Amino acid sequence: MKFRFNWLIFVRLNISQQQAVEYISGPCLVLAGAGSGKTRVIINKIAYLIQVKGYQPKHVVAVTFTNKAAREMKERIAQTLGRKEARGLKISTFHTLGLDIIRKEYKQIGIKSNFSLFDDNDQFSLLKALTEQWFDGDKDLINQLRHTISNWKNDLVDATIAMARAQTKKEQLFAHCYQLYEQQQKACGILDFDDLILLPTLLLQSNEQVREKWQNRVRYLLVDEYQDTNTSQYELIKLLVGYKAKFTVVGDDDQSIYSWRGARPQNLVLLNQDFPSLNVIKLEQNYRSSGRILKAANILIENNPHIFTKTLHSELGYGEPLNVISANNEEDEAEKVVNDLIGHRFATNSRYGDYAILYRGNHQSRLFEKILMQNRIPYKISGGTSFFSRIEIKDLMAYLRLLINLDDDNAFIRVVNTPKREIGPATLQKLGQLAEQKSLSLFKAAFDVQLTELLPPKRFESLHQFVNWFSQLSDNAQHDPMPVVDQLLHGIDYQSWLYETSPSPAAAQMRMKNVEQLTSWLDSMLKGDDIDEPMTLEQAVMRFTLRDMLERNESDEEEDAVQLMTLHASKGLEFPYVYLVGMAEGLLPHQASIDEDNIEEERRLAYVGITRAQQVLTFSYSTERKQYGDVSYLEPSRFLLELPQDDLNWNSKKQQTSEQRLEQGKSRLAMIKAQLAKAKAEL
DNA sequence: GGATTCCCAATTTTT
DNA sequence: TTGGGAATCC
Repeated sequence: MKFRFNWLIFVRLNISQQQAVEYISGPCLVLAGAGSGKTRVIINKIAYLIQVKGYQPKHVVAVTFTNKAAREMKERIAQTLGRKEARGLKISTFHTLGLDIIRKEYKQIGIKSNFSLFDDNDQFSLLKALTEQWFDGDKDLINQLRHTISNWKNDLVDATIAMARAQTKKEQLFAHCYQLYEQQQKACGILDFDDLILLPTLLLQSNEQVREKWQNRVRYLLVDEYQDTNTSQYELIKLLVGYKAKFTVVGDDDQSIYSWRGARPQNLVLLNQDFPSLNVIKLEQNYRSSGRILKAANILIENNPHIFTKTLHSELGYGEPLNVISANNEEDEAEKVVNDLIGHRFATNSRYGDYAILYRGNHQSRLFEKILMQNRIPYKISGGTSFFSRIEIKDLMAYLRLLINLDDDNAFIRVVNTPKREIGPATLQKLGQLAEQKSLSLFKAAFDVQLTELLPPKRFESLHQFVNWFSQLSDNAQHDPMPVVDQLLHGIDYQSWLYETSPSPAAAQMRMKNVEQLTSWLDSMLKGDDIDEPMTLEQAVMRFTLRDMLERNESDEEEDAVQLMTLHASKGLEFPYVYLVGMAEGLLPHQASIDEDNIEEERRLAYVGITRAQQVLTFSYSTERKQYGDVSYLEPSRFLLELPQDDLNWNSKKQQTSEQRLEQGKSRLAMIKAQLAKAKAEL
């Protein structure tokens, strides 16, 4: 029986993949080149640990960076092992793992159980309020401060240490703000994303008993995208695995493109130093791209210094040359690319969904969208305003957060006068004064006897009506939350409020639909499903903040549409036909990176883009660029010049033979006819 | 619902 | 300088 299963899992693994799966006696680093089947290795290793080596699922933990990756992995392992066998297995993001530890150990950490989780926007508005007197709402400064605090937290530096280390006036002020922020966090029971890693790390560092408990729980740890870990995440990994060091990390230093967010690819070196017995296994066979594409990628990335060298090879055939489309201006570039796409699609009878257009910055999508729209080509753009930045979702989230934690002042402020309850700035200011004076949260201060002296009877009455009603709701939410959420929405008559405040009835309807989406997610998360256990309201709301919910809209995944996205967003994906646009000095590499002499990460970005392509890769650039109103001239990207020129087909248009041109003309004619027919049909 | 005006960004944003 | 989004007005 065991033998049979063994055979089943390994049938599709190559030798290095198999080595990576079977090596479980000590620390293991899998250097997984692009498209080398790293997810397959992780899935198979988990199956191997459980099925062959007798690990209990609850003792195996796998961490990823994104919810999407975690979800996919859960799904695939459930398919491999069966839902029942996979039960108890912990596959989550770093942040969700941290959140789980905090929820179980909140007493040891010294925080209350019903803390609120702040996302970036909440953090921003809190910092804005705290720094009003110095920064006067200056967005730039507040964001600088936010990044500084985030970096401090990621480097395990608390406010006291930051203060002690501060040299310049500005550093001192920032450290002081950090102190204020910490105080506010404690007073209101607020955690931010960085705390989800920081707090467990500090706890495990300082508390031996808890550390042993978790080391006993996590008997085998797998980490995906290891090159993206920051200092505190690496520290957490070390604390969880302990001296036994039973772990596998999978990563690729050539695909490290998040150093600007605190990722430390140097953690690969540290791993080598911290675990001398580290077993390094390289996955160098690529199952994705043609030989030419891979050769180009290898040659490009060789210009970067390397800790571990690896060379990808492919058995998929040499493939077509790489094309370079040059254009006079950006509009011309978009047109040429879209024309090329249309022609290629007709020639090869491909789906729109087989094409991706990748670019450095979001703003570059605009022209491509315009041209695609003009040609009536369906496209899908990833990114854009997220669901959670919509007002109605923010409102509802604030209500839900306040329901869990009445001391969440940010949520209170958002909610207290939405919809209008005659509780204006003057009332809030008085309430705020009292709260500060007595070190109470706003909600608690609303019950303070002194408030009657401060507020005119009418205002006091409106405020009291609200807090009384809401604390009743909050009590009821402890037992059976879902009816309370319905009561809440009806109680505030949110639907009417939406119709009053929306620019149009259609917009109000849209907003109401979003609200329903959120409540239906909430409902299903409270109930649980065949993969996830039922959650409490607290858990569910925090998962929302972590953007981790059960996706129920599979419908739009099936759409046949050209994919537009940034190079960053493309990591981990693959497409038969890829256009890498804006290949010009100043765009890729970006000017800021040129100025900061940080070309290597830009090169990795180009490398990520190139290795997304399976069959055909086309670059494009324009020599002219409009910026801040005037025109500047651009050189083709240095990365194009670094590529093997023999495999590059510059300006494919000009080198076309007349026959090819005739062919293309014919297909374009056919296309126009088809479009005409389609337009007629639509009419 | 549509028109107008004002303000902001112009590099990437896993949680 | 430009263009888009939000806010504001009719």
